[in-house]
Amino acid sequence: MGFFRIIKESDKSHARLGILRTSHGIVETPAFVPVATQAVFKTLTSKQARETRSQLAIANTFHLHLKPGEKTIKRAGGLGAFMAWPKPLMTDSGGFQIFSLGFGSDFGTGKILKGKRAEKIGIEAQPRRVEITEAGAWFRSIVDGTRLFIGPKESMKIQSDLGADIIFAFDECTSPIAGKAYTKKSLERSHRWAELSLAYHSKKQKLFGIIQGGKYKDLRKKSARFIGALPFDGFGIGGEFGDSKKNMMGMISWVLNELPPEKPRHLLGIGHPDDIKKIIRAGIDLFDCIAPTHYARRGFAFTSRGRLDMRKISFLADRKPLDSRCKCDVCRNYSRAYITHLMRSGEITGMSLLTMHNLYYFNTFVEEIRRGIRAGRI
RNA sequence: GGGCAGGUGGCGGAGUGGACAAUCGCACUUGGCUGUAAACCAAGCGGCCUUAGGCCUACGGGGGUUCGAAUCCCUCCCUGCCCA
Repeated sequence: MGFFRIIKESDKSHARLGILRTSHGIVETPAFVPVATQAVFKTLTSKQARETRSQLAIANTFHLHLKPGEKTIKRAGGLGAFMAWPKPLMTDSGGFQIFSLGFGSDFGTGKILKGKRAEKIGIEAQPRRVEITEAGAWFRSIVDGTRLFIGPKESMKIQSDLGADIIFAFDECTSPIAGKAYTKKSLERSHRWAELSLAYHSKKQKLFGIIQGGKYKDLRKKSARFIGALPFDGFGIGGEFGDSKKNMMGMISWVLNELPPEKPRHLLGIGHPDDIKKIIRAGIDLFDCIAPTHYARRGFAFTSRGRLDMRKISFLADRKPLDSRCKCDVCRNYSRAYITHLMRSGEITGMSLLTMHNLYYFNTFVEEIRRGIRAGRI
């Protein structure tokens, strides 16, 4: 039995139905991957997280290296034992933090711009608080300010100690305001890091290489060909997606057309409800996104009728469940009024209930899409 | 009845003659968030005018001093503590 098996390819789209096998169980793809950066589904117990129909989760190398340190987790029996999560796990490599703590923080941007920006990152630019070198990146610890270095070698060692089933190559996620010269230089460096990640890889875990290249078609295709030709177990599609969601699907297609079809493809950090069906139809097998957990703590519920801001005072009079079509424990037992009361009172249980519902909503939304692919509708 | 302290925007609480429509915090309203430095961040928050800006009403009530008062004086009302 191989690591990844494609069960069905849609004839209506590029969507695929697959099964990912790990020593901690299988994952039915396409699958949503909840984010558990600090080895926790924020505000939930692992038992509650399992009840959200989550199949796996992705934790973060950078943050767990800082706190509590990979040795602590290794001594605890690995990430899964440490966090009492018996299902499959992934770890991100720490490469995203080059961006999020670097140019992302400097210019206040995410991976997708809301509109045009005047600033442009030139070929020699360096972020204020991260120093990027050929060997890796020097960070300033967000915990105590000390300098620390993570490169492909360090990332592979840390991820080996953390012990997730699937790990990612060390890369630099580029900014949506990076110029082409910068993006090309960074891409070539990330390619060298990809080769080094393979070289330092212990082989006990599945390793995914990451495609970069930003918004530039030639760079994206070049990256997909280069990374796609290396002996990775799967691929992550990373980086920025320009200044409009309209262009994102095109960028994803450039890459997917170049990748070996038999290996799993993970779209890194993308997956608002509006995106999910489109990216699956494009041929994405796995994707992670902070939206359900992060927005839950801000008071938002994702529902079949859109995103609701549960902090709005009008919901105090609303005795309906968050989503009348949802079968989750939260929707079966609690009213919008109660959840709004909890959020407006600063009670953490409000966040927990919204996190549980949102994860259940995302997971069942994707389950429904899998059924659609199986039935030939998608 | 006497003594002391105090009454400022929805709340708490600064300010004690001009830089005050009034520091700051909370609450509230709106906006942002896509491999999580994120239970966070930003803006607004007396009324009116479309903005720069301007006008009006305001620091318990009333009266006064002053070019000018939330700030000084008089008086009344109210609150808290202490003494009878």
